[in-house]
Amino acid sequence: MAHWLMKSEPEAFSIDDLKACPNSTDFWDGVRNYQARNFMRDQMKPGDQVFFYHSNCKVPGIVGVMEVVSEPYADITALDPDSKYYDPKASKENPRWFAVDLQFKEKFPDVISLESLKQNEALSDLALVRKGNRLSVMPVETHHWDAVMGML
DNA sequence: GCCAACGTTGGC
DNA sequence: GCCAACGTTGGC
Repeated sequence: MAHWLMKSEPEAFSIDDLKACPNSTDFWDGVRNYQARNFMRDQMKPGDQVFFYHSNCKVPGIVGVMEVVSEPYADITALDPDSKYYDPKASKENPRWFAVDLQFKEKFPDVISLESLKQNEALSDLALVRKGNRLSVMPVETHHWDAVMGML
């Protein structure tokens, strides 16, 4: 079982939005970065645990946990001309982009802020806290996961 | 809203 | 295949 971190702007889709979905489950679409896609497509498996990270907001940070509940599958929003995620280079035969279903598991009582994550020595080599990192889907080592959970 | 960092595109 | 131009991310 692997661990991940996935970012979303809470104004677009927050952890509360996920929790409010039917069965607290929704598909995570709109990933349009190859490195992030490769992680999803090639390595994500049902049962994997995922940190939900709120980006581009007042207090950016990790706000809770969700779980992968599907195999990766083609992101159909890439094929929809009306979607903001439309990609003319994607096709049914070659979907190019992938999505996965995620189920809400837990919302932390307080956000674990980016600031506090940066101050934690144990997380100094976590990709998230490294300068200029823009990956929206990234793997999290188990010892990093445990260190974050220890900050609750 | 600014802007640094980074990814992608496309001309050559 | 290089790299300048452009677009996006995301902290601040």
